[in-house]
Amino acid sequence: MVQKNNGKRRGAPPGVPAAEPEAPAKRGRPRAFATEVALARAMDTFRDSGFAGTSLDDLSAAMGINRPSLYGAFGDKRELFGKAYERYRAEMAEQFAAAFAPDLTLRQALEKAYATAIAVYSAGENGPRGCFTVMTAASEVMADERLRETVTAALASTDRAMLRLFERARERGELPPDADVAALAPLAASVFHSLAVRARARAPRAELEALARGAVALLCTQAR
Amino acid sequence: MVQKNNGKRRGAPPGVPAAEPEAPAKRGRPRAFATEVALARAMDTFRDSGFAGTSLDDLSAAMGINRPSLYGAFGDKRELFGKAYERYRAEMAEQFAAAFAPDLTLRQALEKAYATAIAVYSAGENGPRGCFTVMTAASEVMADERLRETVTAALASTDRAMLRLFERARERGELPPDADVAALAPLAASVFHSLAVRARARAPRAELEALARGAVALLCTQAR
DNA sequence: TTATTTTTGTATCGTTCTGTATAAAATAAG
DNA sequence: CTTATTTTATACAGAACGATACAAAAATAA
Repeated sequence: MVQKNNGKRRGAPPGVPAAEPEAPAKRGRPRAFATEVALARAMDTFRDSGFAGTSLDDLSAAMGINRPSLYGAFGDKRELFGKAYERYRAEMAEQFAAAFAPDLTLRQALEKAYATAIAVYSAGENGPRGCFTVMTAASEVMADERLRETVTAALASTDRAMLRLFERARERGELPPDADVAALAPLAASVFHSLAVRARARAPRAELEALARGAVALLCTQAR
Repeated sequence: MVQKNNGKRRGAPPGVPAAEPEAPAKRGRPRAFATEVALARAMDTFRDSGFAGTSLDDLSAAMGINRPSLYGAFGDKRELFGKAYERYRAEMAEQFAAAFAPDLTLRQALEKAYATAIAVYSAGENGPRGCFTVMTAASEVMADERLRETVTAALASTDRAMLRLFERARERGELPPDADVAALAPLAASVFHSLAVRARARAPRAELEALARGAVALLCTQAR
């Protein structure tokens, strides 16, 4: 059944709040949806079903937006996918920021980063979604060169974040001066990839936590 | 353009050898394709484009089999996907067997296993395919419970193989008796997952090899 | 009010998709 | 040779897909 305008108030799709009030009053008819919320819904849908596995009807239903409006606001399917992925990356940057706080020790930072990853990867209404980069975007890179560059950038960004962590620890004397931080960093990043895969496959949380614990222990072998 | 029977000899699809000669002469018209070869083609196609991204036309073209014959031989799309995945697992078991040879040291075994992984994950006519389990099957587990069990089994199998390696090393005295093999094993397995993702994203081979080298070094820290 | 601009909702177009019906072709058995 | 059996090739049915045309609706500007 299709949404009906049976009242005086325009029917907003269930659960989708109306357009952001802070928007400066523009000329024409106002949007009936909040762009950010709708994009988050698209992100979840793509993460669940992948690019090819998600139809525009799925997106339209999940976002509570009719297809023509969807095209007007986000472009075609590929463009929407790209925007959803960018939004995911931005969201992750926020989520992980706490793990990179300068007052944390190497061990604390790694613990927090892995705990965040487990929480993010395990979330999902229909089951754990894993990581957009690892599960969804990386699968699509063979068909989309632009996307591949974004994925490469995302992987490099994680490697770099880990590298900074280890370099900082070495500068602080948490690690010996000869610690091979260039080797440790991508290994630390690898744990994220594995956590994503295992979480998606519904590995028990205890297993994920054990992996994280073991990784921290091993990566901090040289730490004082 | 469609395959034409313009000669007396039945036209086998280009590059696909005729049915296996060792097949016992059965009653009706013989198959024009080798089941194993066709399945390998299906596997490659699914690995390139994923389940939803691969159409039956794609499969039919890649396998050199008309759709009705395809259904007759392999069932519907899901069934074919499952068989292709099982074939991948069997192929991997063969490929990795050498790394688990009993005469290898822990370090040698890990080096060989990671080298094998890099070779497998980097192969592909249209670009590196990564790992079926990590890239393709794990993405699909949300829509297919049966597949999820297979993926879980595949991940557990890798963890177990790594565990056996570390246990063997400890028994042989390569590792100290108090080495935490239960923590080391899933970490060693994690490196495969990361190699798959990075290879798929076309990370330079040197980067993959550096990751493998670093992993071996770290995992063998306690090895004599 | 009236005109202008933008979004919404419906309906649809052409394509592609999965799966199958059907008849010709190819082989073994009788 | 005839019959039974299995596969192949063509063609097609019904549904789902991505994308868009069009008019009503809802807001601002004049």
